[in-house]
Amino acid sequence: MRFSRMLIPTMKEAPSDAVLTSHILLLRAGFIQSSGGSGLYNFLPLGKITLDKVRAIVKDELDRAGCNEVHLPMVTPITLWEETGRADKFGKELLRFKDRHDNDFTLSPTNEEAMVNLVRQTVKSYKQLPLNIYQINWKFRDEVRPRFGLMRGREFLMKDAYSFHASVEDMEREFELMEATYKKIFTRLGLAFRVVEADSGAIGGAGSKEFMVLADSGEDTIMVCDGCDFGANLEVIAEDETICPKCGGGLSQTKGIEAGHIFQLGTTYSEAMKAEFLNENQKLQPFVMGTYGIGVSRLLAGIIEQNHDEKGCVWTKESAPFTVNIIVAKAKNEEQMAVATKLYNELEAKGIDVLLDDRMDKKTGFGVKVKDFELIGIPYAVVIGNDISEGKVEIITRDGLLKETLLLDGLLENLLERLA
RNA sequence: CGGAGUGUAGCGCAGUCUGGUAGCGCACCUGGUUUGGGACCAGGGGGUCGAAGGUUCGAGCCCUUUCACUCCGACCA
Repeated sequence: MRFSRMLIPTMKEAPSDAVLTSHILLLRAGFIQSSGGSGLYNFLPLGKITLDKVRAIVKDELDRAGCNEVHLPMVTPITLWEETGRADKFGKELLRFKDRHDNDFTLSPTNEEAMVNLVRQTVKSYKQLPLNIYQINWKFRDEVRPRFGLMRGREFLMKDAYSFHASVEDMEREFELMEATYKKIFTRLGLAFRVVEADSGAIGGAGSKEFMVLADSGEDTIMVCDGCDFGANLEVIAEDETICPKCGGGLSQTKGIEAGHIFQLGTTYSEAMKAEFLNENQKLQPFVMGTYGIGVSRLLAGIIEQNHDEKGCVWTKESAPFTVNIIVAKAKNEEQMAVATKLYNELEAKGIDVLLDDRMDKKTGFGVKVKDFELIGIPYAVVIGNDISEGKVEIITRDGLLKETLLLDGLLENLLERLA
């Protein structure tokens, strides 16, 4: 993409009401903007690209694990929620409204009921099990107090998966598979995280684990072991506990952002909604379920909370909206522009996502382009400037802002090697 | 929902105490000079001062009501 053709409204100053680093940087770098209501945000081109990248990684790993992507309406009839009693339990977080026939509906904050409904009218035999179906779409929760930008918005992109099994053992197997799958997803995103034992909360069910992105600004306090990978939510382990129950190592407190949560659900919902199948013994039996969520839009905030410096965002390799930012120092210089365009085309041909900063309006000098690069946080910049006459370009690695001068000769190969 | 605060141009703010026809910086538009770290000069466009009502000859400013947003707390698949 050419910078000059994209809507990227970077700002020197952020709105004064943004306090969290990720919120400030995502606004300043032009990824998102307020849409006017509390907890509601417009995703601008850079934000949309980044969101799609994270979403694609989530989808890729789930599909590899055998999950099926579906799409359910974001509007569900309240009657579905009344079947499980959650119409009352959820209370005001459910945004309710009526259609023209005066029937009650809600914007879905989660979809256990809708998924169980889908399965109960489709799956009749144990031979169709196990089954894991998921969707990645927008959820709405009328939060008591939306805050911190994408961290706790009212409308947010969430992946919600639901698995259906003939036995508790098989559900537990799937639970472990999802834990492993989540670890792959978070690792690919380049995040430092902990899997912690957690309370099951309003969803209900037996066991649950939270995936916490480690960040000082996290809203959750967790206990982690210095010696192994054990971690636990404060609700689950006593705060004054100092010895790791798993390895005997020392426990310490830290902060985390809840970005994923997996539950062993059991038959709570299937029983309430009479979702049953015929088992091997020709007996009707409620589905044994698991449910698994990932806050996709929240992950964007989490990635920035964990990866930024005083200059701006530092996107990780797989989350970055672009991999390379070609800065044409003086875009009116024909030689510079020609070299930049050639490199741009070559990288694109190799499947690399490149942003060509070709802006040539007189207000957008070299300094502005570098500042924007630093603010936006694309992993690498290739600066094509005066040194081009000597056959040299500069490469800046965003993480650490390391600058290197390279020969134009062999540049493409050099870059491809770094990006591999 | 309790406590605190803020609403004036796209963003950041001043002006409110002490009422007199709205201002600064950034951004934006035009022209020129610049050109490797958010450059400079000149000119220009943009605001029913969150909304409603009241006091007054006159309200951004005073009074009443209301709405929105933010922060702390409680809450949170």
